Amino acid sequence: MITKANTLERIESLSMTDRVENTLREYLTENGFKPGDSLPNETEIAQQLNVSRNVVREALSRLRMLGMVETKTRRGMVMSQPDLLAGIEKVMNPSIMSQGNMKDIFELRLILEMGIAEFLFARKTDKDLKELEAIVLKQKGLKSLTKEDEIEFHGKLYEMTGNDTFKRFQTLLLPVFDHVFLNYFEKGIHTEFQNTSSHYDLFAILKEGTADEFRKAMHSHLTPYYSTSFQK
Amino acid sequence: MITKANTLERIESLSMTDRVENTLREYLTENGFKPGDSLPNETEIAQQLNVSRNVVREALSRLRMLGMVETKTRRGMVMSQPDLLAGIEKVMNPSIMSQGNMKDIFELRLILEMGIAEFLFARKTDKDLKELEAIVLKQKGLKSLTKEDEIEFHGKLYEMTGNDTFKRFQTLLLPVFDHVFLNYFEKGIHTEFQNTSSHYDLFAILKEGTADEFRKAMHSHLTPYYSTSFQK
DNA sequence: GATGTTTATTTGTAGGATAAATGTACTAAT
DNA sequence: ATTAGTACATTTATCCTACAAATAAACATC
Repeated sequence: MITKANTLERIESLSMTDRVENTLREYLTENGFKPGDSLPNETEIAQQLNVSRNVVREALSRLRMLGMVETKTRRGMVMSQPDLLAGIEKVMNPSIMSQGNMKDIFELRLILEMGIAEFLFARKTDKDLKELEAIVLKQKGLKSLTKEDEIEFHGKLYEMTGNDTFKRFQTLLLPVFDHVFLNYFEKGIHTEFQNTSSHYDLFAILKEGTADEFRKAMHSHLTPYYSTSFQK
Repeated sequence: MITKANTLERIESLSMTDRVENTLREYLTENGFKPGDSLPNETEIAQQLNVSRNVVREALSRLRMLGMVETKTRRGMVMSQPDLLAGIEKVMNPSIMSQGNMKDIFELRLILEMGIAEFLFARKTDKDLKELEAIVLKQKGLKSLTKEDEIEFHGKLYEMTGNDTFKRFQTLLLPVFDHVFLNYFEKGIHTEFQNTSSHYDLFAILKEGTADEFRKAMHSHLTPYYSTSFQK
């Protein structure tokens, strides 16, 4: 289909550093570099790519940040296992996030905690349940829950999935929830849904109920925070 | 409790670049920089931090990669909206991922697609359903589904959540699934669960059923790929 | 008023110099 | 022969200077 107004294509004007970064990542993956394998030294890379060592170092600096390479003086650089969440960790900051991203993150939590029900039931152990019980019993005696209490309970759930990336992901998302949580406190909204027995109920279901029940309970436990979440 | 073997505390030996990077990120967030605000120029930063301009540039290079700052010649640098997924995008490469990370990612997909049921039912529109119907009807006539077909169907679901970060996340995860999907094909395992009507069933439920039904159907649609997922 | 031209400023790139770290080879002592 | 000590070579880390490229802003020109 021919449109009347042809849009001009953006001209890619990547900096040298960008190009070297891409080249290096391709080079590493396409040549089957594995963690532990050592890379050519900086001057050699610079010469082969016909750029200054500065440019190479700026690109390498990025790869270091992502955990793709590690450098030791004299030993040179070695490939290493990239850290999946290192990059996202640095920008997961509510004070500079857009409203849109914030909303996306909130929805993500809702989706995740709804989605882990099956995992929890498939993987729960007596030890896990005991530890979780200790948490909810302690909280049952309290008048109201702090955000630390929330973190302790939900954190334990993430932990019980046995998925480390998951567990870490939660700690990344926390600052975002704190940020909004504080708003709720300021507005006094929390009082209407702060329910100290809610965590206990979730625990009880996890111990003797079904995944479906758990999901339902989790849904009503979380949705007050996200009252507008389901609207588009 | 005193342990017999005292562990030595890690000594922080961050490079100058690491420290400048952290300092800059703190500076930007704590001083309430918002997208569009302009930063001091490189030489000024270097002078104030008492480091060379090279170090500052290596740190800035990282922030540029994350989308936190943009630079224009002569105009200097301006804060910009960080890209949440830019960092993860570069390391989401199955050929250099650890088995553990791979497993985590697989489980993540399962959790996500189980968790989006509520969103889909809350946000589905007639337009969405029509488009999804076109996809599944097309696929119903096929003998078997390619990975492109899978992507088309599941991608549309992600799209229907109305969560852009989500949708992009899916495109990031795809290479990982491709990687393993190919293994299945090689082993001939796919034949036992390749079901061309499965997508249609999911669509039908989405159109007239309930979120619970949908989740159950999705569960049985996906678990064959992840037969070992629920074991710890 | 729209369009060239100059200028000043800031980033982009290059290249060299020195410091720091450390594996390796060599030497000396026991 | 093993160990301890020393010198050397290599590579990254940092710093410095210089120049190129781009461009916003001011000015000049038509």
